[in-house]
Amino acid sequence: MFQLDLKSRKSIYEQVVDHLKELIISGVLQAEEKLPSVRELSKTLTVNPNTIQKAYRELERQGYVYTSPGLGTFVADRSRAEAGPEEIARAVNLMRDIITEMLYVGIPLSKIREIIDTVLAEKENWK
Amino acid sequence: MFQLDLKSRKSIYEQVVDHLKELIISGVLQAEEKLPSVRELSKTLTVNPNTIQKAYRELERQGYVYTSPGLGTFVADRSRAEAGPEEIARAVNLMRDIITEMLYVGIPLSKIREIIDTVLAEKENWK
DNA sequence: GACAGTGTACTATGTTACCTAGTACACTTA
DNA sequence: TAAGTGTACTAGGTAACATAGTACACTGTC
Repeated sequence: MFQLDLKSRKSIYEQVVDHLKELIISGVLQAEEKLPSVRELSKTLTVNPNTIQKAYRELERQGYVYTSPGLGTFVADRSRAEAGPEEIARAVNLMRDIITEMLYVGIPLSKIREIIDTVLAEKENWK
Repeated sequence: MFQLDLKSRKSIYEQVVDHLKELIISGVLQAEEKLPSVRELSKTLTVNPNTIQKAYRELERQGYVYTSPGLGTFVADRSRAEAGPEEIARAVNLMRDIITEMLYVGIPLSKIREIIDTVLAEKENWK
């Protein structure tokens, strides 16, 4: 499914969260699809079941996944999700911080525009 | 100078790094300006000198600051800095990840454009 | 030269998050 | 009943973090 980097500064459960999030967002894992069970994934990655459970709980907290006791953990359907004001605000702040730092690192405003246009174009062709 | 959040999940030295970085980027701390000494800042924030030193070392590693033994730590002058290919690449990936996540969270592409334009306009008026 | 202030290095100790190991329970489906 | 699921515990080891304290080399000023 994916690989862990034991030398990473990131903790294992964080890596699991990030990897699964990426698989979900990219569409590799589709809505309502079942994730590997806690025990199964723990065997695959050779880590403790508790660590996987922690990752799944975090994914559920973030709304990427829902869980049915006795059944398993499934990808949440966010296709009709709408962002609230808080999420918009968070996005604005995040974008501001990143662009500010890009400028400081020495990327000119024109280049930043170029980067953004490229990424947006990717997204547009996708959908 | 700034406040620490002891209840934060972020470690103290990370908070110090982030706060100082923000002060530098925003221009509150100008190029060649002297930062508080390790001992002084540790007293101000009521934390251990070693913790501040760790933060300063990290800031130096990232190029935000330089240090002269016996003199102190100073804000690096990056006004003529130019980003290299690696920094550009990092920026592209970062921007892609963020926009991808925004879309998934339920922010429509049009809204994302709006957000970006707002931020860019701020930056343009600044310089 | 003496002194104060600077960064730096080191040892030692306590705390916390993380990870592992193991066990157990309630639930769902076959 | 049985197997597979999420979940909840306890217990123990490890590493990062933060603190405390001491010491050294460097720079500037008196």
